[in-house]
Amino acid sequence: MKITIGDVAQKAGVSKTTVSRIINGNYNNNTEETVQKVLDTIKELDYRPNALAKGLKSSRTNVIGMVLSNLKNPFWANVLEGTEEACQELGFNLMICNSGEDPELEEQYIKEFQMRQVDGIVINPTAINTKLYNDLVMEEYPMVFINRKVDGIETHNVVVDNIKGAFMAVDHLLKKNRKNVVSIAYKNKYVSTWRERLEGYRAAMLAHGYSSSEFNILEIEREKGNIKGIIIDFLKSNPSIDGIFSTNNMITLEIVDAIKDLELKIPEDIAIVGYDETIWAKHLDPPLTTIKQPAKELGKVSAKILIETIQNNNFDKPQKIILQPELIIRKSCGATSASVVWAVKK
Amino acid sequence: MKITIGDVAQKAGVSKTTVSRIINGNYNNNTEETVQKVLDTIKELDYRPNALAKGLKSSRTNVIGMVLSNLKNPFWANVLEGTEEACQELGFNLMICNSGEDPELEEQYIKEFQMRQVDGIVINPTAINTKLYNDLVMEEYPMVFINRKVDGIETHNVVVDNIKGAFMAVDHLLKKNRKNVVSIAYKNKYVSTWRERLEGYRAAMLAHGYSSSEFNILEIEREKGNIKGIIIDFLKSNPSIDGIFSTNNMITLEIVDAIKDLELKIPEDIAIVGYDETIWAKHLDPPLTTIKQPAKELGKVSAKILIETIQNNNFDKPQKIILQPELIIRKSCGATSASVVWAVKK
DNA sequence: ACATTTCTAGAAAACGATTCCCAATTAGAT
DNA sequence: ATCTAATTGGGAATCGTTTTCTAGAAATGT
Repeated sequence: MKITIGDVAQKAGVSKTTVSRIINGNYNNNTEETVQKVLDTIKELDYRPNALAKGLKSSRTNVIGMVLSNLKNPFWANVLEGTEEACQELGFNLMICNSGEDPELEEQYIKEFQMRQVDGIVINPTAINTKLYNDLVMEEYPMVFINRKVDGIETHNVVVDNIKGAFMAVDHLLKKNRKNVVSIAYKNKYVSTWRERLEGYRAAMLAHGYSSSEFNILEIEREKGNIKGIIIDFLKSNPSIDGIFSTNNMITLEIVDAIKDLELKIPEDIAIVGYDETIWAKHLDPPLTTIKQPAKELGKVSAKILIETIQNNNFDKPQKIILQPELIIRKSCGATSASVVWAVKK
Repeated sequence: MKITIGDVAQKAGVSKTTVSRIINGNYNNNTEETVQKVLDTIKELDYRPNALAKGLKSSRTNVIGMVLSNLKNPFWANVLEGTEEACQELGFNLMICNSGEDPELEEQYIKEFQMRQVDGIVINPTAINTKLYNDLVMEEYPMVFINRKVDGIETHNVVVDNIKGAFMAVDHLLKKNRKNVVSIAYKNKYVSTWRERLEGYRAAMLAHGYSSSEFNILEIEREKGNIKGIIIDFLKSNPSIDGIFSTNNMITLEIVDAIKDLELKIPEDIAIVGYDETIWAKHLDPPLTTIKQPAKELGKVSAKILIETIQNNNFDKPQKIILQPELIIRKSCGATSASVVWAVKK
């Protein structure tokens, strides 16, 4: 049989009120003696409060929800890890779901979260459901958009500077004397990350004296299965390409394979910079130069901001946090290895 | 202001009872007309039931909890994806947490889940908290152990056949004429997966006529930072090694690097089979032969069994499900590529 | 026409906490 | 010794559902 607060009260010979107060740390209202008695009884009966009842009455659950779009991508696994860690530290629990970029599913999930009285939501938004987002802002539902911006929605937003990340990548390629740099990306006009990475590409090209007519961008539709094939075809018809900025870690692997299939050499024939520092980047052949995003921190910061909003109810100032990417230089752009540098110096 | 079932009842001119019945699909008890009226009112007011209240009263939440130990490992991200998918299909929501192999954290999380009246739990058990596990079995708390077995705990268990997986890996190496095969693993005596993979190694060795004195196993302690260094040292002092069975995908990457640092060639000098088919396995140089575990299915099946238990309350027969691993042959064991095979045939 | 059965739908009591408000006891002041 | 103020703890309402029990209406049988 489940033990309730009533059982504790009875056994300790006090009222439910008293027990409740003591559980919630309201010691100043009771004698030392009462507190001790109640605490002992709780331990004795191994009483555990029913979070549902508590939530129902207090309308706070200490649970946050997270809507992700692609669990499979290690980037998101890292983000999730950060969010989980923050929750743990701050005494919250985490519900997650996977929208798979489907706006309908996203909406359904968000509504489910709300029905469960989740205290707030971290969303990697599909960016399509603007009406839904606006409704949430209107009703002051604590919410953080993670990794993506959505125009016109005034809510907390934690992102990585994608323009800068892309700029660094392309700038690095151009400094390594590459003359024909292409940017390869998934096609998705709704999502700010893609837009910004292309913008960074353009900015870097312009900064190096290229004109916009010289921009070269390959956009791949996710649905089209054979990504490697598309890349091979592209490279065949653009034989002058000597540098690739890949905006997505899954695509990067296909690019590397495509280049090998064409029996070209990295970096001698084509240099590559990939987006996202993955577990495997430094183990590829050659090790991959990447733009590292602080994925775990992204998740952690988002959760912290959300929870702070929940606890302080401050909706006056939506926070816009921009984390900084980092260029990890490896051989895929022609970097010499550490030992060689040393030898040369010597 | 929040809309409750009472508001709907009032507006529709019926009682809360009626509304509740209709929400829960009890149409046969009401006239067509009443049903329609209530349904319309629900839509009109955009009424959304409070899951907390519902859960409190009915003591079913339609939420399951999942305790993972390492979100960062892509294997688990895939498992999680499967679990999430099953939840979605079956109308459940998912709470997750990350024990990080810490038994105390595991216990704390499981208790939190229970306080939240989660309907059941999927656990990747640290395997240390036997008392806790037993308590859960005793109180018939729906539970599934995933990926690991724990001796003496009578509960649902979904695993992959690790003995077989390891056997296939080592058998493959030996058939490729490797004479000195070592198994490299993390040291963890509590966890069935490690034990079984070593058992599979031994079985394969025995099957190929080796005696137990010829077994060669390198166990690495997770805490010791420099894994690559340990492997290099090991390979230096065991120069006859010509085949490696790596029981963990993170270690595999270090092994590959170690071998390259030693300027040895894969597979000519040392052949490798790795555990877990990761995104990057086929993109390594050379592409890696692996044992593929049906990770997503593992997660999915676990959730399904759990939810079925919840819905049917059948604790009589704990299910033991063993999924099958698969050998994915690539060049790291000396497999010729498909095209070469074709050329030779020709 | 009246008795009996079947439908339909409502009143009210849970579920297990929190919390407002009030009563009783004690302490302090005069 | 009496009155007021402060402390301590309890009664009961409440959160938003579900569900049992029951009553009235309608339908059926005689």
